[in-house]
Amino acid sequence: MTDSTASRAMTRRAGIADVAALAGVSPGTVSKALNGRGSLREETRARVRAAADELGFSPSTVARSLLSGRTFTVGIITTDSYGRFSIPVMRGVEDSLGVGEMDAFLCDSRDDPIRERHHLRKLLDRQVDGIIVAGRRTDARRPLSDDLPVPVVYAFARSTDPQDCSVVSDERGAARLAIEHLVKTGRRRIAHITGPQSHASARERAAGAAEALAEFGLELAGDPLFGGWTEVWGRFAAAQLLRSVPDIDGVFCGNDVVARGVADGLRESGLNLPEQVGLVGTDNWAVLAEAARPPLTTVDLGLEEIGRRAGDLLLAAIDGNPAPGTHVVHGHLVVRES
Amino acid sequence: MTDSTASRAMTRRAGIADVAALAGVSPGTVSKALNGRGSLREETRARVRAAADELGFSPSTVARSLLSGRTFTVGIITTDSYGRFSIPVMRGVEDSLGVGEMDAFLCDSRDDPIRERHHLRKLLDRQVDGIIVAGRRTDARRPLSDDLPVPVVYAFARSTDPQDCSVVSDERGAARLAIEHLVKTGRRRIAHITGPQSHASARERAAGAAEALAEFGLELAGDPLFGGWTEVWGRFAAAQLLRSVPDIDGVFCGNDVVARGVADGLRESGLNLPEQVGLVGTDNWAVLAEAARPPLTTVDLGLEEIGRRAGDLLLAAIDGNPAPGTHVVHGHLVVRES
DNA sequence: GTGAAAGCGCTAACAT
DNA sequence: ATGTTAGCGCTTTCAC
Repeated sequence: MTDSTASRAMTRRAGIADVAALAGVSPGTVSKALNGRGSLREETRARVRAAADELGFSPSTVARSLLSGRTFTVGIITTDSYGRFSIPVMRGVEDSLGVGEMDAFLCDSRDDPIRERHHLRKLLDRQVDGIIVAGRRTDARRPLSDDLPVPVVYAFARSTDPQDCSVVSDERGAARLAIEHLVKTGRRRIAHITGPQSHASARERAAGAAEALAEFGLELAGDPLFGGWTEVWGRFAAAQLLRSVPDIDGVFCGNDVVARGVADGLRESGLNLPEQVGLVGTDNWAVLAEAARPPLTTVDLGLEEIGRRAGDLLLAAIDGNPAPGTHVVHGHLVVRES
Repeated sequence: MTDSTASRAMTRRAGIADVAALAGVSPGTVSKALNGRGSLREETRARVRAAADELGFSPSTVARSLLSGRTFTVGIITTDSYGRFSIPVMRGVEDSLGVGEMDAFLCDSRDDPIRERHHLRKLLDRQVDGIIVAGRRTDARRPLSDDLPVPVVYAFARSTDPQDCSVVSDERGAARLAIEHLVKTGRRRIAHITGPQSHASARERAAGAAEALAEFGLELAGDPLFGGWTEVWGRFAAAQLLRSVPDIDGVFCGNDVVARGVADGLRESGLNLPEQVGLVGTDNWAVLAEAARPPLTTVDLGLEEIGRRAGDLLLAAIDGNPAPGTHVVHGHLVVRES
């Protein structure tokens, strides 16, 4: 009650000087008391703390930054507009940074180099302590700039410069997980349907699938079918596949969208899943995978983990312990019913 | 060439003092020259600009903030982890803020009040100029706090306090657009399948649909079917609907996920879409709507526009022109083939 | 037209 | 144990 009238007029943020005045000490003493530095009588500390509490004081991050040269802030540049992939990555980054009491500036470059330079400039003007670049495709991208005053970590889309610090998913390992699952559930005639050959992820997963099959003494049933990352392509490809390789009993798909199309395509051609054909997707896009018929078994690439690792590596680099090079995060299989 | 060796050693950001030294003027003059203030000889301005360019100087935002009390920074608090809804909203916000040269801090409260308070505190310590709260549901939420030193705008999820500035979608209008489309394409027996009754959006859209139908002298075919926001529910509800109201020729769905399930359910019961039954969804979630069979006609709620409006309103409020109250953004119909 | 000086809010070094 | 001072990088008076 007593302060409801007072707080209604809350105009100015309390500064350290206000606390000093209220506690009857000097600003320097307040600083020491609140930061646990110097040597002060416990009674003084308590008095200062009380005064600070009463005024709702907390120190200005801006002033601190000016003094320390650090802002406890990092920039996240996403190349796409926070899509399917950058979002979990960002959540992971935030997770990691939150622990270090850092905040993140969000910048969306929309795949436009001009915009990217603009954001980079703004971030440097703001003296961010570091930068994370989150891509939406696994294809390597050219580095931000070769001479930056702060550390940079590339997440999901690696930098073309192997010296840069990048965190990527284990594409071939993901394919291996899928193939292993199919083989272990008794499939022998396994086909691969995926996205555009121009995408590194499509090429890598196809190569990984072939490798893994070879280790089981098997080979892919027919050539990998490259197309688009769409359900329409998946349905179309499923029909085509049944024409060219009618005796398949397993399909590994380059992503869940395609897998879902394939599931519908196969089912509507009269095949029972998973009895007659086993199906594994990639991405673990939950809404999609759960609604598929049957619910889709798929490889989770560990995007959040990529984000967390990227955040951790950035924090380490900021603290003077850079870990250059490419760091690989392994995914895991999410078994549903397909 | 000459500077490639120099830049390799780029250690310290150039400060205004460096520029001043190089241009042979005082710091004050540099400031004036670069900001177009004061009265200086054009020759001096040019010399300063040249020096600044050469050193790659740009002023420290931190120092400026300390002086001006403004940070040209806003906080975005999303209650969910940047999901389907907050993402387009955020993109809109960024669009709007970018114009004003503001940057955004991203905070994810994960629907946890504790975490929210924590983020709020951090944002205030950083002296953000304003805050946007982006929700993932249209249900009204309690305000952040009643006595904040900076303006707040609620996006998508309005504040329970009508005095607060909120930007929301026109839920009833969205339903009206859907119904109008169905009626205009000749449907007369129109049913409604939607999400949980506990969600304001489900209730509002159902009410809007009834209203709009009434204006055409029609009424809903059967009661609205409330369930979950899932495809499984959509499929189930479609079958149920055909049992209770076999002669329907149109269905409006509370969102695209449900609509997609309904499309599959109806098609698999032997109905042709859109010939026998017209279908309209809500949300315009492109991946989903485009892959539906047939591609789904749906209402776009204008989420990006909500974000932009929220950004604009926040900027205005920061400039001293607050516009309290609830601002409504109207959606539009995206006609595909259903 | 330009320079010198003060100050934004804080902390670290040095006095007392 | 506490107070005083200087200074982080910039802008803004106010002298000159």
